[in-house]
Amino acid sequence: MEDNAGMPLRADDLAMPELPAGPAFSPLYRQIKSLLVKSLQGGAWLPGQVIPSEVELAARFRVSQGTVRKAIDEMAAENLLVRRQGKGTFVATHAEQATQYRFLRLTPDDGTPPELQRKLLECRRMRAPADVARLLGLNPAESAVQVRRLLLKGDIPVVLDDIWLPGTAFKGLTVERLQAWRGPMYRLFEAEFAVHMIRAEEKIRAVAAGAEEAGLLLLPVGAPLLSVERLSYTYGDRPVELRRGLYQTTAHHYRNELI
Amino acid sequence: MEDNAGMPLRADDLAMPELPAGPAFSPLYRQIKSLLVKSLQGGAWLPGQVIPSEVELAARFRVSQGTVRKAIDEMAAENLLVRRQGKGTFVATHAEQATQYRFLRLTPDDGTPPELQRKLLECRRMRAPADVARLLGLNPAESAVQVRRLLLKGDIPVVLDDIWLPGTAFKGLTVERLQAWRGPMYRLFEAEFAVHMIRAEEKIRAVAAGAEEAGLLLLPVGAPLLSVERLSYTYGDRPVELRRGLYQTTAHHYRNELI
DNA sequence: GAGTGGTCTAGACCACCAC
DNA sequence: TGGTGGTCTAGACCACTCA
Repeated sequence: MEDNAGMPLRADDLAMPELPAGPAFSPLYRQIKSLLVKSLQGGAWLPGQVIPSEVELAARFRVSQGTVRKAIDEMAAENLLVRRQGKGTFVATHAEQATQYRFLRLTPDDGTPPELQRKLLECRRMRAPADVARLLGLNPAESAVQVRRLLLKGDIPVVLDDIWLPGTAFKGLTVERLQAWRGPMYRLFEAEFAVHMIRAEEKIRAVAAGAEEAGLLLLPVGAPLLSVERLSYTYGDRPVELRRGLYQTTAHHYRNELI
Repeated sequence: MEDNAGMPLRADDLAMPELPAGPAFSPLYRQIKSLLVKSLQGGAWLPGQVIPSEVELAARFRVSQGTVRKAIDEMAAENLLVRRQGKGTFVATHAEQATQYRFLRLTPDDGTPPELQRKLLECRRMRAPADVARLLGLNPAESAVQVRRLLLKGDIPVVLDDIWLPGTAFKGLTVERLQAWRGPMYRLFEAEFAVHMIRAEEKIRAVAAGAEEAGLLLLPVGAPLLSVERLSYTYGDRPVELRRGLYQTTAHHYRNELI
């Protein structure tokens, strides 16, 4: 095959018109990556499923296996795909996370594994408050689902979460559905609402417990709490969940790795 | 050249004795990576300097350029090296961080760039306290340097840091040297003590300000503060700094990206 | 044994930089 | 103009999985 480094995908098939200025050059493997991401976004392959093999994709896109490989490499590095030698490449899922909670960075101070119980407090639909609407990119007056829940270690409440979701995308979400669900909440979102969280941004503060929070977390008013505001994104950098958590950090801590 | 995939480096030169059980197979590019890391660790190339080109390294190790490339790719992903097209590959440094503080995740709530002033409060040598010694892997009774400082935004104290360093590695560190230094502290460590921080682990909690901290941060006793314990590592996963910070988070927050 | 991802090579050309 | 990293190809063989 001729060397077509730097040419747009299938440049030898497509007519190449005048470049309008700022050709936005991108290497073949990135173009392929972006096609693959679009396929994921469109639901061509669902979380947990195998995608076609590297050789097949190479044939389909008419490039060498190495080029497909580099596209998949990047997607694996971003946790969009998971490679398994001898078996294939799979769409990442929140189902089999060994950690159970991929995005929850709260860890017991002793080494013991987390093991938290969930206690659903509330689940209701309402007009999205202004700040929530802004962060989720909703129209004002658009509906939202609010979920409030506790995470407990034994009998001790450790986390109080307020979760906000766009009402349109999460039409069938009810208290019953949430109560009945066993497994990570993000797995429920994947399975029932075709929403797959791929990354999140968190803003962390120290705050003093207010009356309501203190009551729910069984703490004195004014006790220091970790406030964690998480905005989660799905394919295409679209924010789809706002989560405001209050973490009790006397026997737990938020761990982070700086690289 | 023959295909030597999966064989230890220079297997065609070295006699290959009986494998003792658990041959600990590692691909060529990883062996090369580990040799390169050893070179960095040994100070063969200093932070900011160019390392030899890919072709030269390939010739030196008698492998193909692609194999060297893959080793360097991984090291670049870990922020050990920085590639610059057309110029070469450079040893990463804390000197030119656009962000000034590569490991400081505290950000103003409005978008404004951080711009913090430093105020050195203390710098003394002493026997390392037991917990510090344990975390830094020091012998009991070994000496340590303690640095205490404030970071201020204008006149408002925002961060109170207590920094612990192994006394042996930081022999010449004095108040005067710290006072005189302009630029990131980690750059000083690189330049004067040949200690390059490559990664860090943080444990974050919410705490109530004690009397001393409250005084230094100009806050009421009991005010909620973010407690950030950072353990920083140099080449070979050797911990070389313990930093206990208290962050004031009324106008700032700790930002984090989950992937 | 067939199929998958993983490693390695050799060689081509492109994009960028400095002299 | 020559050197550096960046992209792409083609083809070989290895390691792993499963029928």
